[in-house]
Amino acid sequence: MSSSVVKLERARLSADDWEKAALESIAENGVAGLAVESLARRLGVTKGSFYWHFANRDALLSAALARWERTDTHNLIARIESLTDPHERLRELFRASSRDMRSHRTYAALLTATDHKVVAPVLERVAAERMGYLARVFAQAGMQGSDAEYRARLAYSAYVGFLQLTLQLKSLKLSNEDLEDYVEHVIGALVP
Amino acid sequence: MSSSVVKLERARLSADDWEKAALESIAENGVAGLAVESLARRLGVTKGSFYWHFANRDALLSAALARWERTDTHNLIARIESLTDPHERLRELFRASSRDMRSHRTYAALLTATDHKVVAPVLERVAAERMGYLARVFAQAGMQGSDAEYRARLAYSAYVGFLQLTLQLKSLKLSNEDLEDYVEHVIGALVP
DNA sequence: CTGATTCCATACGCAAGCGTATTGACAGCA
DNA sequence: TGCTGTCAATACGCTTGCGTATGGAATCAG
Repeated sequence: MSSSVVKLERARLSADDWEKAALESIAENGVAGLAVESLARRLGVTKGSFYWHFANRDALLSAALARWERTDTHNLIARIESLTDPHERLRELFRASSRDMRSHRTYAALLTATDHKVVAPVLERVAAERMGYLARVFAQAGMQGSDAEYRARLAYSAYVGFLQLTLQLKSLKLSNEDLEDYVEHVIGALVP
Repeated sequence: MSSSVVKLERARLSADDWEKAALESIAENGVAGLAVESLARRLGVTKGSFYWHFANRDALLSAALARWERTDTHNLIARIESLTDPHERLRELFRASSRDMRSHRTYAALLTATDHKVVAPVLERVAAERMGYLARVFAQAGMQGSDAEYRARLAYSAYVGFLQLTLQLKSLKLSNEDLEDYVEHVIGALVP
């Protein structure tokens, strides 16, 4: 808590600054913990500033989620587009998902707000997109018909569940070596 | 919403009644949505009753979670203890988890509150217990050493993630036939 | 220099929820 | 019949957090 009262000495803020701060806050405190007054303190201003840039709290949330959807998804997929062999692509996908746990924090936080009416559509789009992509790669790797889609759903479910168990319930975390071994096990089980 | 203002015509309530109602409320509105005043309305009484039975909101939450932990876990495991062949036991475990989605609602709701300090320990215990049980069955089915544990974690992650995707994000739901096919696919992928 | 625009501070109002205090109703028992 | 314990209603205070109103300071145009 407390921590980053960085108080950037920029006299004036932009909507962008608020959105970025909102995403950080979500990663730390979840969606429900996103409060305009605490965000304002964190940015070294007061509410008065906020309500100039945004109509209300939901507007900020929407903007922050839009930003997240725009950036985060593309990062993930673009990183492995260089690989040509679909089997290799799948393996790298799994391995990449186990590194950089820091960058998965936001997603894990969003997953604990699936009931929120602003968050849910974003999560649905992102999940559908990613599962669709996975299914295509599985198909390229030789899986037939609906098997590719089922395998994509299974892999993505495993990813989502793993985020929940690992990032949110700290007593279930794996050590670093165990994590690598685990990922290799998953690859063995799910990559054809 | 609204719905069950059943107004049971029992003049007086017990702590048990409050706990059961709390679990229903959690399944419908999540942990954050559990409010004593709305619960009281639902039960046809006022707050005055509640604070006679419980010290505060957290006490109710703890009691409700304890009740859930007591009943729900045992239901699941006891149901398949009759099967002797470990492979068959695994298959039935997966199939049972896909039926009775109604009874998984509460768990899915709790999973969206992993950050709550009262909920987290319960979820950690339950997850550890279930993964431990799974690992033992996988070992009985012939998996060696840490493979059984990794496979248990994978299977349980897939279960948790599936609950999230299916129960919370309604656009990602599967039809009934697809669900059965999906479960068979999972069995093929994860059961040795 | 002056006015308009942009950004922020201050001070409110208001609703939701928790928790407390006090009193009342009803049952069982003596 | 009265006493006592159990459960509930009413009324209140308190905190948190959202949103609004209004005015002030900074910056830019001309």
